[in-house]
Amino acid sequence: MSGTPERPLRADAARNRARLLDTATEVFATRGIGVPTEEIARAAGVGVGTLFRHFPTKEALLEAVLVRKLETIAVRAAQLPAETAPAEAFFDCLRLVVEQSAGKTEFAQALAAAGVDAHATLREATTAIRARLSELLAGAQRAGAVRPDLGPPELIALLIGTTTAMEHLGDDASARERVFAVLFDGLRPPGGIRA
Amino acid sequence: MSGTPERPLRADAARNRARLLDTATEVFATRGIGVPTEEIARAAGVGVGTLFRHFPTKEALLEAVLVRKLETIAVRAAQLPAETAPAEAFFDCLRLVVEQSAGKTEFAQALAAAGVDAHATLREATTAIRARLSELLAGAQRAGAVRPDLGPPELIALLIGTTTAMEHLGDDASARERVFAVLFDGLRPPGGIRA
DNA sequence: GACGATACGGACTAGCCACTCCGGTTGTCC
DNA sequence: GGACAACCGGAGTGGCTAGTCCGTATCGTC
Repeated sequence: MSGTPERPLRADAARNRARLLDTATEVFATRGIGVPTEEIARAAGVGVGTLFRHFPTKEALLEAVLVRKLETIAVRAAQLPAETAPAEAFFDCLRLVVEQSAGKTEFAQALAAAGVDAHATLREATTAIRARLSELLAGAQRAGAVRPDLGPPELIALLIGTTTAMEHLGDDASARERVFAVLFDGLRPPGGIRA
Repeated sequence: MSGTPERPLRADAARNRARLLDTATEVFATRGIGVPTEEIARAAGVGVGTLFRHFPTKEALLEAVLVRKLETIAVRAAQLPAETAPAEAFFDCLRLVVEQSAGKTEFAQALAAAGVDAHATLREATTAIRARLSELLAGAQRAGAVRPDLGPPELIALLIGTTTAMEHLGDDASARERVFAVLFDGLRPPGGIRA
């Protein structure tokens, strides 16, 4: 709804807007949400005026960055082949969400805010992911690969938690893998199934 | 080191300091770390001047609050009977840490900061907990109750993550329990042992 | 290539917040 | 109970940052 009824942007405006989004994504991830807007503008090679024309509020900028991130995740999640291998698709999706969410510092916290609810736009962006996750969860449960007592809310909380956990392990790939192992094993039915 | 070489505080000063600490603990937990210092002072019934005399910096106040929280956890953790029931003590300790850490909003994030390192004082406060956790972990692993490939760093990351996860479930006790179940089951040796 | 519309830049404003300073108050000790 | 130090309160200061405004530059079109 309310797709793009506005007149198309002028070439330079569109360019600046895009550059602003890209720069903000990187700067937020690198230096945290607290960076002054002016710094983002400078990094993008524009003035603050331009920044605020495209994003009337710092919050709006943050929102735009997040929405784009979430949309990327949603698209990738939608491509996972759920029918042929439900369990695999499910676990792959978890990996995808966790790995994409972990930018740097408190970007995960921003995701967390989205998890709670945030503004309408954000909610819209997350529902696609939520829906996909619920779908994959149900499939994996039907296939007996995931404990049946778990619902989407717990799953999402676990994902947010795992994302946070990952941020404290830095680049240690094997440690990250062990954390994934704990999560995945914990998700399987308690009795234990044959691999 | 550098225990309490200072002259004892005057009665009213000690009272105010204590009240400040208590109030700050609650206010930070309730409204987040961003609350203006003045608000904390008012809630404690003192002026800002008094606050800054006792804690020269907002950061120092935060630190003091955290240290006290951590010390409480450490004391409680030290009381768990590790020898008689290694596995139980271990899992009880995890519960304790997660439940105590979850204040309200981003207090967990502050804990996270402590996890990364923060200042010397904080590090000192966390080492007791870390040591205890490592000890209990090793015991539980010897008893075959926990997967042997897991080290303290991963465990701590998992705890921080679980704390974050819990904050997104609010008061839903059964959901929280399911999250604990996922964590605990995931921590057990992959092969599966007899309960 | 010229003209109107659109967009840009960045000095400027307003508000917020950590922290200071000092005249006044309260505890402590003889 | 008096005198001195320790402590208190809160108006004030400085610095930082989100957001505005308008003269100037650039784009698109005829």
